[in-house]
Amino acid sequence: MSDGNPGIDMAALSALAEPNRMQIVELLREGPLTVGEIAERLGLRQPQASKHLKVLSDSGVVEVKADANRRIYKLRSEPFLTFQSWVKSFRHVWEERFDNLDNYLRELQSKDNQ
Amino acid sequence: MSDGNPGIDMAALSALAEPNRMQIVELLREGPLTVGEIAERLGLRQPQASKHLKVLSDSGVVEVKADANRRIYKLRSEPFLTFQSWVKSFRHVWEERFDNLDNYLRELQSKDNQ
DNA sequence: AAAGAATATTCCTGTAAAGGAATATTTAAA
DNA sequence: TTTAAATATTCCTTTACAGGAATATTCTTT
Repeated sequence: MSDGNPGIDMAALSALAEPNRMQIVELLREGPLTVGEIAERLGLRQPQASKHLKVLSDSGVVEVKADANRRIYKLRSEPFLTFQSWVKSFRHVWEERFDNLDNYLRELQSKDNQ
Repeated sequence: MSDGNPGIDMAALSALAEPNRMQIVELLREGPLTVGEIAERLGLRQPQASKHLKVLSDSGVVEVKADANRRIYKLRSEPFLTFQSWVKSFRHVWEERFDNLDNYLRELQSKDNQ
């Protein structure tokens, strides 16, 4: 991670970087939904909804639960937690802690979490 | 935002959803860099580096400062702060607060910030 | 068993975007 | 004022991917 390897799930990020899929994610905040419900509420055709959900599923953003005829999709927490810790790690950048050694050492003292 | 409008900067998100640009962002954590330095350290050709930096710049992820012959790029904080508040707002989802009315009302009481 | 619902998949097409190479532009240096 | 360095831009080609339409698949219902 101190190499060029980003501490973030690029698959999940790419999946979210598409308006319809972002809308699906926003919709799923309310709770799990079936494909049909998602398609209807977002004005998508069923095949497109399925395709987008597949991308979200493959990248771990959502998970599926089979219920007979239907597939119930819901958000997974893991990618969001990962994203959160990645974003949080930028706090160091804004706080320009490396201006002098004093600040740097002081920062090492304070805890990083939250 | 309670409509389908995501509380996140999609332009910035899309910009980051490209490996080279993500690497540029990771690199700029260390501090501002010129185009040439970025290109060299990431093994990119100069034109590609410029193009990626333009995308990052247009989407507000980075900002430029002209220094004579060179352009010094550095990260902007705003999009990351936006990301952070967006991703934080998912905490509600994982904590399944809407299971029953009691929890729901209790949640309304507690403060949302942080 | 047949018909219908819900979902996934396939094939096709159009388009956005990334890389390569060349060149334009701006500023410094000689 | 010519040359070189740093960066941006343009043009071209290729590729990834999203949408449309049709169809396959799976399960329920009758």
